[in-house]
Parts: sequence; structure tokens; C-alpha cells
Amino acid sequence: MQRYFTITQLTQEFDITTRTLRFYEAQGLVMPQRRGRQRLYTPGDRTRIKLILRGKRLGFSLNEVKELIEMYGKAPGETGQLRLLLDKIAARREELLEKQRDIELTLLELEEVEAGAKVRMTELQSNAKPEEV
Amino acid sequence: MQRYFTITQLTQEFDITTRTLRFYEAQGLVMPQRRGRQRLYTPGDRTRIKLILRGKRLGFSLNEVKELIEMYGKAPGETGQLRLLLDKIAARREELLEKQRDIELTLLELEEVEAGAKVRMTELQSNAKPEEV
DNA sequence: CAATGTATTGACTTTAACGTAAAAAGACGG
DNA sequence: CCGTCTTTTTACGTTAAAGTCAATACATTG
Repeated sequence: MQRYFTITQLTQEFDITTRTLRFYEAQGLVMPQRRGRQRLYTPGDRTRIKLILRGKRLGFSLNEVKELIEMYGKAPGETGQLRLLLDKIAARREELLEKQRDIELTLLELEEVEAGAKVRMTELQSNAKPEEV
Repeated sequence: MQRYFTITQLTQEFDITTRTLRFYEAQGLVMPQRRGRQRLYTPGDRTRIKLILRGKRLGFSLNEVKELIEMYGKAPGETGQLRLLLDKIAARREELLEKQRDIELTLLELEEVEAGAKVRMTELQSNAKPEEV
């Protein structure tokens, strides 16, 4: 019933190397099953990998990503320290909101530069080839 | 007329070390003036440092940050390759938009976890101390 | 001016996140 | 069954971004 992915399938899908996936495994970020020595990734493993890569894109370290994923992973029952979990969530949310603000600012600045560049560009096009020998 | 900052002022303001600022200088990201051997940072330098830290928070490497800052830095006239600049801007914008989507998704997931945790918490509070000896 | 504190420079070290290479073990197609 | 290809494991190398440490230079202040 379970459908499995091989390691190379996943490296191709996500454009990463086998080294990377094995490294993530060594760090305890994914734990694919084995058939003999071969790794078999479940759809769940695949989702975890997606989460890892998303975290990385946002500039989180693998350790931070690991903590994050472990929050999702816990069944709501086995969460020993609920207060602690809620605090972690709050902290993580703050970081994400800060990143959002950072992005907005950067986008605004990019727009300014772009606007300037476009003006300059039409200027150049109106005076056709002014510097021709 | 110019007001200057010392290196330690800035390290305190941004909560970084002197090593970090000197490293950024070695990488050509800031170029403070000198009075003798001492570094003097202008308000402009300070702004650059802010931009660097913002870029880092977003997961950009120092080299990427450098490219970004150099876009801002150019007066619109001295921009040799306007087309190239516009392309770079577009590419950077794409990355930022992707990060925005990544953040939204992560925030949603955090909310789910939080909701689960809160439910579990009130459950625990209603049955007061169920496991007492 | 001696003492004390702050800056600078240079060299070496560290950490995270892989890259690369080599050797051995399966897997597969003809 | 043989050769080829993929996977795995092990081990060492690399890069970015600093950290740490030592020696030296200024600067200040009592």
C-alpha cells in the first residue's frame, strides 16, 4: 500500500545531492527505512525534506529546522511541556514576522532602484546613439 | 558637521562583535574612514551595516548582500549595464516573493500546532491533577 | 609617567553544511 | 554469470562566517 521513493528520485525532484540527504539523515532530520542497506523514503519523509528545504530558504540552520519539525511531529498528547512548546511557537513566529518586515523593506528598495534604472533607460533611448565616433 | 560612530558603539547597537565588523570591512562591505588607525563610521556606513544584517536575517550570503548593496549604491548614471541590473532586480524579487510564500506557509503550520497545543492544555486543566498517587 | 583600558592587526581555530574520492556491496540486464 | 550501474560507507577536504588569542599601538587619567 505504501509507495516509496528512492534517494535519487528525491535528489532529482528537489535538486539536491545524495550527500545532502544522507547528511540530513545523519543529523536526525529524516529517518528513511531500509531494504537491506538501501534507503526507502516514504511520502512522509518526502514532506519532511520539503520542510527542511523551506526552512533553509528562510535562513534557518539545520538545527533550528529540526526543532521546528519536531514541533509538528509530536502528537498533541505526547507533548510534555505544553507551555514550553507554546513559547517556542511564539518565538518562532516573531522571527518570521521580522523576516516579513525585512522582505517588505527590501522589496521597496528594489522598486526604487528599478524605477531609477528605467528612467535612465528611456533617457538613453530617446537620444539615439549620442556617442557614435 | 559629520557625526561619527566608533566601532564599539556600533557593535553594541547591533549586538555584533568587532571581529564581525572588521570582517565585513575585509570583504569590502563597508569602508569606514580612519583617524590614524582607528575606524570612524559615518551614518552612511551605519546604514550599510543595517542592510547587511537585514540581508543575513533573510538567509542571503555576504556575497549576495554585497551585490544587493552595490545595486543601491550606484548613482543611476554610472550603471553600465542597465539591462543586467534590471535582470538582477527581477531575480532578487523572485527570491523574496518565494520567501514570503514560505513564511506564510510556516506561519499557518505554526498556528495549527498552537491550536492543538491549546486544546490539549485546557483539557489538562479541566481534569485537575488526575494522576495524583 | 605608569597604569589602565580600548583598538588594531595577524594568525590560527572552529562550526555548519555539505563536496569529493575510494572501496565495497547490491541490483539488473543481457 | 558477467559486466555495468547504482548505493552505501568511510574518510578526508572545502567554504563561509566568524571566534579566539597574542602582540602591539594609542589614548586617557589620575
